[in-house]
Amino acid sequence: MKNYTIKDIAKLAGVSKGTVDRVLHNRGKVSKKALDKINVVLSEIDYKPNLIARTLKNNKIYRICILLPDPHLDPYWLPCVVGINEAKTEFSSFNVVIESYFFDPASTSSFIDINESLLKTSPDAVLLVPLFYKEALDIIDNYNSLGIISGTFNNQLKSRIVNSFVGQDLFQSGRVAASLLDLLLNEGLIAIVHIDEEFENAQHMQEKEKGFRNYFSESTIQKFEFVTLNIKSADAQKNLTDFLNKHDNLKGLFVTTSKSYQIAEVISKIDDKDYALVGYDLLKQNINYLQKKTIKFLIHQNPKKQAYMGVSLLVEHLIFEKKISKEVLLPLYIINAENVKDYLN
Amino acid sequence: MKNYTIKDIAKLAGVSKGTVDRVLHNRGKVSKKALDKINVVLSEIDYKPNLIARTLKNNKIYRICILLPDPHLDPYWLPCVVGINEAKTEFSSFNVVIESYFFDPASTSSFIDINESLLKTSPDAVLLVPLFYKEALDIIDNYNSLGIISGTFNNQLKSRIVNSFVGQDLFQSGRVAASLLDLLLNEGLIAIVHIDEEFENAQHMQEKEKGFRNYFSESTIQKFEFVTLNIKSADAQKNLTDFLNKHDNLKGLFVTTSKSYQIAEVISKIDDKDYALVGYDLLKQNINYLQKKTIKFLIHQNPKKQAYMGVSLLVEHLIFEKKISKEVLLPLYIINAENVKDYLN
DNA sequence: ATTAAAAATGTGCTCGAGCACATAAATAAA
DNA sequence: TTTATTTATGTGCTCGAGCACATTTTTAAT
Repeated sequence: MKNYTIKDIAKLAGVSKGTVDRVLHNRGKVSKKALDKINVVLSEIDYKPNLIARTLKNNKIYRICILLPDPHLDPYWLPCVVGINEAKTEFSSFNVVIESYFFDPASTSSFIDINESLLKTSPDAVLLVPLFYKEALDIIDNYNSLGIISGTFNNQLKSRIVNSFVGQDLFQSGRVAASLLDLLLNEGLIAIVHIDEEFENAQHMQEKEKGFRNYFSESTIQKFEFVTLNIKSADAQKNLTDFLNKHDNLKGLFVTTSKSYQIAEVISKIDDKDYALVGYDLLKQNINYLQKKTIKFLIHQNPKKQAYMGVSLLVEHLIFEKKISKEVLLPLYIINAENVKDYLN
Repeated sequence: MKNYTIKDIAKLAGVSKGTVDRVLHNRGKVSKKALDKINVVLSEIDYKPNLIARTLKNNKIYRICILLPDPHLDPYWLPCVVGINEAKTEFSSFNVVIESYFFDPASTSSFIDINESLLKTSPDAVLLVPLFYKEALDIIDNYNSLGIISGTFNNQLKSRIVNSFVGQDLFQSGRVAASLLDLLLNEGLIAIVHIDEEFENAQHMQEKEKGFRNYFSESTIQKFEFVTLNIKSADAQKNLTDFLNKHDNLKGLFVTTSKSYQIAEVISKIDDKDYALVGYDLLKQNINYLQKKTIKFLIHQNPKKQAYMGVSLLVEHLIFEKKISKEVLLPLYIINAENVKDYLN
């Protein structure tokens, strides 16, 4: 019933626990006779070191650093901080220290610089939001060569060098958005709107667009036309107004970022036309327009849970040698005015 | 940096660790003077008992019993056994013993009886598949009053008395199936097929049907008609053949259980007509027909991961007092001939 | 055979919580 | 005041792994 201990093995083999320990960690200084006796016992029983005892003895303080966009610059990341704080509280009982490092989501150099200063503190593990594809791969590659455990969340880099990812299937989320607009509309023009500070490196927007277009490409009847629109937050108002005036047959909009409220702001002022607007994330402003029915659907990416799970995986690996899941995908939550209250905690 | 220990508190308060221990567990025999000194220290610092040390001292062997349908009677449950075995191996290092109890998925009395014999072994926690709604609630109620921790997986009972559930959103999975058939078909009759030994208590089939119908109810144009078909495995062949002959305008079938291969078997023999068949679960027979394109899509319920996660939650609660998640929903995996290989391990 | 060096083996402490038991201090009874 | 009794406080062991150091045994050299 109970697991065998080193002491049990020592007694069975007729040696001391010190000798058993030397065999288990094969660090020599053991006679052939003793080695054989112990190996016989080890082959007969199933010895599993007690990880609780091992961890207690190690008594190491693990430091996990988290590299994520500054929630002051983009409120999408605020729930992540909540999730991180929950993890911080929970895992402090295991002598795990968690430190957050914020970078500017509009600046690749900030991403690189903040990572540099993070690295100087020589953490045991790093959890990061790999917002910038190429740079993130370099950074992770560097972690790997330094022997620092790393994990990612929110943005999926499809590369073998990534050890762990927690997030959603962005492609599939694009398909979900597409199916929703398909429900809402019969025909016409649909705009795929990428609205953010930076978009050259933001691969996730492209992934969502791919899924979105993929959904419709499967349909035999071509009821819809599509157009992609790239705008920066700063001049969203003007750009969008121009666009709306130019395209009279526009029926729906799919916003690939959390900034759909900026679109909602503009179209809510147009009284004679109702657009089907689908976007991402439960920001306060988004929820506001969701309840006013300006935004029809939001896909919830659960950033809080993503961050929490990302930390959990690293902690369990550091402390209990648990194998890290390569990929943990959270459900694609479809939110409308009806069920939004279930997701606000 | 490092967490405070009982010894630290004792030194700070100028007492012995025994006294601190008595205060922390308030089991008396402490003078007001000592109590005050210790309370001052406790209010100034943030003491968090080291859970590793506590667990090591307890040195308890936890027994978790799992009550699930016999995989010999329904192969859907085979992957669960794999997941359970993985959990068994991993958590044996924590002195956790896991025992499986199998019941006949076609017999409520077997469910009740096997649970009785399980209860006689007085486990610390139970993970169960609540296949039969009313009976499962009684059983869980009983666990609660006996102080036995319990969790459920695969079948969601929407009741406050359930502490923990790991599975999928069945309603949503019905919607996913609907969206797939919507893609595949333009109009006509769609059959919702419940095929299993027993269906009176199998609430999950109804939940899937609800989601399925809900999807189409949102559509303004009524392109499809629907009919529900209940058949038992035993006479599936005959029943279905009769049904197909009777309904000439049938275009699609949605099978709410893992038995879609039984439908595929029949319709694959009909050469002059191609039905859109969507079902559940990656059984060998299902995959076979999926690759032959008789089954167009399968929704993967990941029973292996469900079982593993269900056990994980209980273990972490027993060992580290971790709060159990009320609800963990795994993604709705959409599988077709293209991506099925990714899910076979 | 005696001593020196090398190799093998065993002992005992650590980690932090928790509890049994021993000791010390305070109070009550003589 | 002395002794008995209650109450408070401190000490030391446990859990299992892991490692430093002490001790014993074996082998080599004189």
